[in-house]
Amino acid sequence: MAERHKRVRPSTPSAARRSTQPESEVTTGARTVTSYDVARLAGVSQSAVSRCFNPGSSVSRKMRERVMKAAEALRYQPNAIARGLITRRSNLVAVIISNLTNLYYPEVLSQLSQQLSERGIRLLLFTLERESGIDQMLEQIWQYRVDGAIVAARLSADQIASFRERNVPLVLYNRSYEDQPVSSVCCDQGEAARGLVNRLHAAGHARFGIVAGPPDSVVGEQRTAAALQRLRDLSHDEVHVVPGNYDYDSGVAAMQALVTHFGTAPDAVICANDVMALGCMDSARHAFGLDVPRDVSIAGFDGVGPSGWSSYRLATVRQPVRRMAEAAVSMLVEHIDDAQLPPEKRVFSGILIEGASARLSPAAS
Amino acid sequence: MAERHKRVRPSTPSAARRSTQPESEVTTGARTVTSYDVARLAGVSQSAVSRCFNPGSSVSRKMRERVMKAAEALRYQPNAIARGLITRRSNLVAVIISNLTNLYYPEVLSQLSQQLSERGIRLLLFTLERESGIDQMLEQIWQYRVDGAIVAARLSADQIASFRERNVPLVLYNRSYEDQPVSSVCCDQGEAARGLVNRLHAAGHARFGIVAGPPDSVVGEQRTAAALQRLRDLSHDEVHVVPGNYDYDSGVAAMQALVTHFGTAPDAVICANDVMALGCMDSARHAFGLDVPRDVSIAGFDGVGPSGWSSYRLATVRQPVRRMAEAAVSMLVEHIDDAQLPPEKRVFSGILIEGASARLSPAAS
DNA sequence: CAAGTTTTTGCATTCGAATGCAATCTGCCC
DNA sequence: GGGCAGATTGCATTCGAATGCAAAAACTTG
Repeated sequence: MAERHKRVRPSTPSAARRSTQPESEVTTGARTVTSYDVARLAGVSQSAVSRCFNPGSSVSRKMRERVMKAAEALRYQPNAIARGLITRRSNLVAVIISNLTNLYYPEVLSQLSQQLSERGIRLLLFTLERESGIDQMLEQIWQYRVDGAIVAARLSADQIASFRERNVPLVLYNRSYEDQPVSSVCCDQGEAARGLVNRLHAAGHARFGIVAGPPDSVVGEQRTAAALQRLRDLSHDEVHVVPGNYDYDSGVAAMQALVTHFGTAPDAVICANDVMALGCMDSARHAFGLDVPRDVSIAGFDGVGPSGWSSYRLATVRQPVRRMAEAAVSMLVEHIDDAQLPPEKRVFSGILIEGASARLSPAAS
Repeated sequence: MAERHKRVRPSTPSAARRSTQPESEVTTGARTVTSYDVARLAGVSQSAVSRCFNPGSSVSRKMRERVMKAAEALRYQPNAIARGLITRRSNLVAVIISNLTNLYYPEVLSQLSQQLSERGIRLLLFTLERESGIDQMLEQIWQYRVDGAIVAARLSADQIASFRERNVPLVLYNRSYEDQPVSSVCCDQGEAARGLVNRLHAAGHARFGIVAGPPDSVVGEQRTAAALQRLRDLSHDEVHVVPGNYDYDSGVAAMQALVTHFGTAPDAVICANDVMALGCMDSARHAFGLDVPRDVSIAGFDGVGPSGWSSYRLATVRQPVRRMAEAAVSMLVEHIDDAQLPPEKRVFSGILIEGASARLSPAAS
């Protein structure tokens, strides 16, 4: 009766092979070592091996030593795939990032990677060239049964809903949908933009240029909208918005467009990100011979590396990337550990870096 | 007799639960849908479902339609974990990158990600802050039974050997060990460096500064060594090497050190990467009031984005990142498909971007 | 040292999909 | 309609580790 399942491992083909081959333990080119192999060598059961590799299981010190010795001899590493199947925990987290050429995202990714790794979680990376590929990407994500996801890309309401339906914890990075019950970590773009405008206003700028981000960038939209609104509230009417797509060249082009529009240099240019601001600056200086910030003040957002270089010293609003990444990861982990937790939105304030590319205070005179 | 294994799915707890609950197919908060669920709904066997999701299996059109309809109704996605267990193919490739703050690596990563994704392979990302963590990282890699790995970080001979022992195909990116039988994709650093030196030499520079990369960077070492050797071959004796660590500030410091050493500006500075070159340039201009390239020629390596910005227009050797990534991925895939293939090293030439930061041709007069 | 605890250990089963083999079905030809 | 080849389907088993349960071993205690 108890014989019913006695088809166990010892009769496995590989086991057979192994036993015919005279004791060549570090077998060359053979299939991988399993917990059964370790168990056999240590003369214990497979469950014992499993327990030795799982903290919190009760194992005597003698047992642990024997098993560990055998495991080392065989160079055994537990198979995370098999483990994931039975525990229903893959220990994988998907990270979706819209585009890595953005100069800002590599830093985010780097922080996320560190934070996840410290918690023993693996990172499955998805990058997005065209926004179109998201649905396919999501299918992959479902297939890998990731424990959660951190997304720094635009998701539709349906897409967000699909995470909920499938019980995959989700944390949005730098995008938030007020009407959606979804966790997110953001930097308050509106606050930052308004603060910047206030300073520029107080310093006496009149003609404002705004360089927008690409139309599908939520963050960019928030930045320009807030700046625009604040300018309006301050009764500025000389404001011109030009499009941009976050890259250097679009910043260069934007400066060109602004000069054309105003017939002269604008007093201040607010760019939806740093890289465009740097493009503006270079264009102002080299194409138009303007002095920054005497002739024109230029400001950006993000606080990426080059904005601090001495050629630029850009006025910008730095995002506390490290803390944001930390928050994203710890929120995600909490939601993985307790699926019942309600969504949570965390908002950080940006840090204004004054730099030297904008007049931010009223002239001394 | 054939009853022996009749413990099949229908008696599973979840199945029981499901059948007691009146037909609420899109069950809320339930466990995930499996191929058995689809099979039951479609009134076919689990194997049939499996075959429908595996190209190349023989399935009648009627069957496929029924199954697909059921699968869609249940929002079924095959479990890649379970599939990986039985097929011994995880469809995962590990990518190890030393540090993402380097400005060059994000581009590499982005390309790798795209290339892998096009081939339906998932990317497990490992980033490295300290070089020390590699062994731990490797353990994780073994555990996840990745199908292969692409590594842009320094590996010891032992570490490389461990890939071979475990039959995990490996492709090194931009590092190669001549004495090791390991696949790699590189950009010929020596050739590039020598070419650069030749041009600078021909243009009549005498006092040379070389800014080295961090001691553990193979690429940096190759660049500086080749440049140095070539200068020696050309009988230059006014050559000074200063240390650097690839970041902007170290470039700034290097310029300072060179000026101190020569008592005046060097004629030409060759930096082991672009970012340091940009630091040098800014330092030369802003700290020493030098004109680049009239007073000093500056050159770098990599061809990262900012090197092309109009403030810099750096003379640099661009690596064909896209093609290199493509090569790395296709080599890896070949080795995954045929484990017997011998290692292969592919070397690309860099492309000299003349820019405007160095005098690369003899003066016209 | 017996009886009662507590810890260790092993057994059998499970996770979800893939696959060799055998059974069944189809279509075709005579 | 019979017979046969080829296509389709289902059955049973497998991948490798985790775990509830019961048996065994190791301690306590009186």
